[in-house]
Amino acid sequence: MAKAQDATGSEDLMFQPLCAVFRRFLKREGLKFTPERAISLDAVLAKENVFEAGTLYDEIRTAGHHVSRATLYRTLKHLQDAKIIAEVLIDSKQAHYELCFGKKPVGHLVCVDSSQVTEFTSPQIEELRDRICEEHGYEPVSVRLVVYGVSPQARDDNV
Amino acid sequence: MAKAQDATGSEDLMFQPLCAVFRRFLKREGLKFTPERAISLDAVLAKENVFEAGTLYDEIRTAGHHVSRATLYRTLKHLQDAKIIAEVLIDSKQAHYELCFGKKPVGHLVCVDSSQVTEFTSPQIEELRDRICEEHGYEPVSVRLVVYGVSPQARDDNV
DNA sequence: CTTGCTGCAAAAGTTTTGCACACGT
DNA sequence: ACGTGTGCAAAACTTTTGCAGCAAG
Repeated sequence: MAKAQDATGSEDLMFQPLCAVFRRFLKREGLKFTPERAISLDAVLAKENVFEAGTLYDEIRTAGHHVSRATLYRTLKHLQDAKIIAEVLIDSKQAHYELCFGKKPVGHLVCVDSSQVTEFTSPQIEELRDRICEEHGYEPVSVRLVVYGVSPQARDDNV
Repeated sequence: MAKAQDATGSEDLMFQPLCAVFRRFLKREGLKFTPERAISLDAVLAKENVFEAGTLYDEIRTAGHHVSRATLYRTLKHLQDAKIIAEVLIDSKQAHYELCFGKKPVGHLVCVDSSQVTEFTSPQIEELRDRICEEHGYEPVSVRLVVYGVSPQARDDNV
């Protein structure tokens, strides 16, 4: 269990393939791999679903680490550039993100009652992206699909 | 041309079917049709594309009318409830809206370079919404589809 | 040692809210 | 009259930025 406790801020992070991806990205861009960036990436990797910057900040603090809000926001931007996370458009008030590395584009099903977000996949998402872009002469970059509905569970609660 | 210049704030507004829709909605909800709401609706009806609250505010002021920001935001909320406008998820910083009354759900094609927004329709949008909801036992409410790409025009500019 | 990075505090921008007064219905 | 609506100014929030000192490559 005695792993080198180094500047990464986490004993397990170094074994995450995504950590290497991020380090390569940073090097390629002439940027630096700092303890704060390691802590931030670690917190992101712990998320299984959509998350917000504020939540991530709180979780980092709760875990006993310290990364300032400013640094966290700056790191989230780099993680987007590195294509490790992507923005998810849930609402217009606040940014939501999720891990996207190596994944095909996914859609999100949001319960209008409980705000619970469920991810789903469908080949039609990419088809639609490419077809629409082709029809308009655009070069495809990305897609966001969000479906809103009432979950069975929320409907039961409101009887 | 001598139309009654009344509390609606616009001579033409009363002839807009959507004005009647809004008035009926307000009455049904026990709310009031005020000059400020008339001016706001009028400004919304003049928009042909996606718009933001801030732009709308400026346009109302430029047109020589006065509606406070607070009232405009409150009215936009009612217009959403009345299903006259709908939020469009372009980015997570600021709300974007568009007229939606009597329209099927549409998608939006956004140029990542110029931020220009083009609307498109596709029967697949509704199909997808209903299929996904059915698969998860959800009751469908709405959908948002945003495709990002580089417009031919933006590509030319960046050569 | 050179560049970039961090934290802090302040700024910026959008949206919301409390309150006193005004106004549709 | 009653219950809403309005404006204003302040508050609430998320995100960004300037700057002085600090650290990774």
